[in-house]
Amino acid sequence: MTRDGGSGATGVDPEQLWLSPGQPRRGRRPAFSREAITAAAVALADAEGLDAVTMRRVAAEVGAAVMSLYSYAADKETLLELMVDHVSGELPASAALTGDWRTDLKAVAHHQRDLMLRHPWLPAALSTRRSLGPNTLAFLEHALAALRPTGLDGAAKLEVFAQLTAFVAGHVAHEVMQAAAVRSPDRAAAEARYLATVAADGHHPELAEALAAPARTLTPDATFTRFLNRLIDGLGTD
Amino acid sequence: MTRDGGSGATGVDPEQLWLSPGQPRRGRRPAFSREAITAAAVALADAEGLDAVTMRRVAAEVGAAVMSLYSYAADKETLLELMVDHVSGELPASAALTGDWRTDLKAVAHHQRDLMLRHPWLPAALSTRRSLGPNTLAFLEHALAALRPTGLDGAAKLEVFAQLTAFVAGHVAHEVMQAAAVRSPDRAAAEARYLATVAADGHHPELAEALAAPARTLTPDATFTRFLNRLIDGLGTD
DNA sequence: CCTATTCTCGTACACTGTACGTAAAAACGA
DNA sequence: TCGTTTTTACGTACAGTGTACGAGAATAGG
Repeated sequence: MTRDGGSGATGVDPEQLWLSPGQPRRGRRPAFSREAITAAAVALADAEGLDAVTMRRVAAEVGAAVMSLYSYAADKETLLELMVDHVSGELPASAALTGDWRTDLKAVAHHQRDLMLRHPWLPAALSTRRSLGPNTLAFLEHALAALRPTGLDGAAKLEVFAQLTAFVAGHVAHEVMQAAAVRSPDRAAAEARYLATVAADGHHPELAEALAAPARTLTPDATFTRFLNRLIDGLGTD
Repeated sequence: MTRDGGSGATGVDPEQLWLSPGQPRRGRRPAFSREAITAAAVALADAEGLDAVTMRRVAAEVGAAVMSLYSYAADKETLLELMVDHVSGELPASAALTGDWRTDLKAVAHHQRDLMLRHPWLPAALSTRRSLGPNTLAFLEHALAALRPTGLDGAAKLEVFAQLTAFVAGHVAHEVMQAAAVRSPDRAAAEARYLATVAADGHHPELAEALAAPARTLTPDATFTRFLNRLIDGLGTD
């Protein structure tokens, strides 16, 4: 199983991954580092997409032989989990809280979105995977603190965070696809032609009308903010 | 390129894919069908996950040679798009509408979720891809009709639908991962041990408290419904 | 029959993740 | 100092991937 789109992924043993003993004082000294390898993989994914992250290319980028990577990550799935936690380190895990949980939760979501826009492969990576690494947990800790004023119990708070993350990931995944479509105008034009054809067949009146309307170009940021506000303002109104 | 999690996917030309001329009355008669091939691929994904969908396995399942598949789908990416539209055919595209758009939109979301639970690979597939096939468009038409009473303009309606789909996909992706974790108790136990270790280090007080609380076992259905209601009830309250 | 046209499928190739084994380097016990 | 042990480095090899190419078979029109 090669990772990415598989829906049967079981994940990696977190104890083995994240609770490694400090440093073994024996044996040959490592020539590389988990950090450097992970960073190279992230850079590759940022520049050319997740598919460009192959063991061979990462190794080349880092100046190592392919099999040397396996001293730092048990397999590719592990490397992907390391990548997720690595970029999660960019999240502000210790930002000040206002005390208004809605405001703070919105900030959390905005930080997640910014991260995902900086690393467009992240939504796809998260759709099959999740990290329990230190950076991820630090940000989770921050989010739980933001939720403290709600008085929700633990399970509910975890639920809200998971839900919010899923919402943001889903949103950004769509956002990224649209941005990609804009970047290749030929494809976009072909798509528009196709949709016009479909709309003209008479069986899709609503679609025809929706497409006929002048394209309101609302910025993605505004769209995200609007939906986020609706979701969060609705919370706690049981 | 294996196209599973790639974020650089450009998509397939919809005109070429979905607007094929009826039937060419010349040449050798097809031994298989796009339908049968797609159905076999879907069955494979349902049973063993997206990674099990390889051209060779699909061909074997359908009784064809590998390269014969390429007469029906230009490449694997196309086959995946066909799969997405194929299962979208299970969505009730012509169900009656109540006229209350909130109620109708909730029903739309519930149908989407049911579909994704039946085909757990769907959220991951949608995170990099989208279909413009007939079944997908038929359901979009239905959703737009449900949104008619809102008085929103076309672009806004499309936006709401995309947003809702993203929300559902994100939710189900998480839901499926948790379900998979439950199915393998060893992994779950290891994870719990690991989290307990982290919580015991003193740097994650909120996490420690959240984990210490008795695990309220709310059904996934109830959780989904709750969040969905919050999102939809918040719509249209600008 | 001839000639297009369309489909079938065997072969081949570049590329993937990674199992296995050997060699090198470092630290420890003698 | 010299094994011994432990850890990392990496070459080779292999099964499996998507798919380009081309040769053959089957159908239809002239």
